[in-house]
Amino acid sequence: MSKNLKLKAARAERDMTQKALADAAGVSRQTINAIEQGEYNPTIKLCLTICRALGRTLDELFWEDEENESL
Amino acid sequence: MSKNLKLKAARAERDMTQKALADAAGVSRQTINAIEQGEYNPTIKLCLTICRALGRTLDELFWEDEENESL
DNA sequence: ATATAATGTCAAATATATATTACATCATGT
DNA sequence: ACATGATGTAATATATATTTGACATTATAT
Repeated sequence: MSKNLKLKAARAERDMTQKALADAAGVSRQTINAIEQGEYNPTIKLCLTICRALGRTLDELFWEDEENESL
Repeated sequence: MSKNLKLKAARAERDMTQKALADAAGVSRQTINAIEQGEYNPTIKLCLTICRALGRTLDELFWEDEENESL
């Protein structure tokens, strides 16, 4: 999986730390970090929660243009 | 979780059976059925694969307007 | 130089997404 | 009435998302 730099950027733009976003989304800091690092593949509900916490849409934060999918 | 009728409708619009979509997405028919029935919470990668198979975006098929999130 | 916050990462445990097999129901066609 | 395809659902098994706790690193500030 590839890194999610759009998420990292959106978080930076809101001046939120990984921990702050994790708290807002109700998950652990490691989960946010792992998503940004592309180490795993969040569920759609978590993506939706993250989008709302950052005021972004799914397409803005999680759409990928082909690249690497393997499930 | 609530049913995903947008997915069901998009599939119907393409005249694809659950099995056909499952094959296109590389998952089991039961997985597609469970997503449509709202029985679980797919990963973002699977959502992206489904979107591409149906020619839709994440926001079109998976955005939810508040309602029920519990993760 | 030292303290502190933020981040990256690892290992072990738990929760849950997904697969597989199987069966019941509903619709459509013959 | 029977066959067949599509769908809904259940049980068990496996893969993997997520948690927890801990430690190392990097940046920033004092």
